[in-house]
Amino acid sequence: MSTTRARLLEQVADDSQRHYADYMLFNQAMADHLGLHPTDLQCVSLLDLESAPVSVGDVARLTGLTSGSATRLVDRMVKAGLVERHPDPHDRRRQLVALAPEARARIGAAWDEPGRAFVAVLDSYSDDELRLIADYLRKAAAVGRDQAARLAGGGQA
Amino acid sequence: MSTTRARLLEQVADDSQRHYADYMLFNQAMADHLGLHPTDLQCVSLLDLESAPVSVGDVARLTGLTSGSATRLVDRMVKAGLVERHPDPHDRRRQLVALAPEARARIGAAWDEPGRAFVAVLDSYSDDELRLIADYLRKAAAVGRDQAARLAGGGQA
DNA sequence: AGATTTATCTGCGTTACGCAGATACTTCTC
DNA sequence: GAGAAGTATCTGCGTAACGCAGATAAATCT
Repeated sequence: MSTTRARLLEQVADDSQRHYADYMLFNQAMADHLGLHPTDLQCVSLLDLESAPVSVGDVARLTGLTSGSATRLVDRMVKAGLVERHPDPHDRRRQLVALAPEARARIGAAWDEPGRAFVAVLDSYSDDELRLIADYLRKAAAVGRDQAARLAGGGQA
Repeated sequence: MSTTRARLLEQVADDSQRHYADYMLFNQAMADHLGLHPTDLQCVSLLDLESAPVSVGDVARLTGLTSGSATRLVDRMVKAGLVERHPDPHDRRRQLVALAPEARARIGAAWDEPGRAFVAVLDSYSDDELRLIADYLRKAAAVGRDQAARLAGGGQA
């Protein structure tokens, strides 16, 4: 591998790290702005992404919290009117968690301007370029997921 | 704008959101693995990125914490042997925070395998493609930074 | 039916965090 | 250069998010 190639790889890795740092900052600012704990906002985001019903245990898995903490997270969010708890008709032990419609609107409104700015960036790329970016995002996400799994339990299992 | 273009933009935005969700999970798993609070790991990452000396106040700005919390964050990290505090020779009010060499090695080792997996993904792209990805990362980071600033103080200033 | 596993919830202790005020130092103004 | 204003860090205090371990209830296995 040539030196310039190595340098390019290093450069992208560095850009990636800075990119994540800025994202974290944005995420905290957004949570503050909405009067939420960062974890709560993360949970909202997760619920927004999932089309299938999500149980409290799923919340725990998706956030990396323990089951007890997930219960309290949902408690908090129900109290704040962000989500609703519904018993699972197929398993009476489980509670399904769903975004409250009113919360979806409220959070959606807060995403309005950041979303516009972000889409403006995306819109500066061609279709092919966007497909490449999407491909990268999916592959990087897969690495994150795999490595998280490895660190969490894969080590000794 | 054609419908397929709109759908493509939506698709990339969705991939981006999932990508961030997976990153958060990885970040927490990594922090747990190192026995650190996620904030501490974030701080390590920030110190790793900055080449210029970083003060406690800088840590507060870069993490989004208040100055008091930043002081405690640095306290914690000094106690854990992650960073060292040195008085700023040019301003005796300030304390400069630097990664402890031993910590850099320890954290670096933990990044070894995830780093390899990540670079493997990057290596599957051509030079031009990598330049495009880097460009995207920088632009997305800029959006995050701008929007964080807007949410934090730009609203009424 | 009884035993085991699984999903959620509940005490309890630890600790990260924000807020507000204190202290030490620098910079500005005259 | 003395006093005022601004800035960097630290400290006391209260709140609350989190993990852990055990309780409870319902599903699944034998």
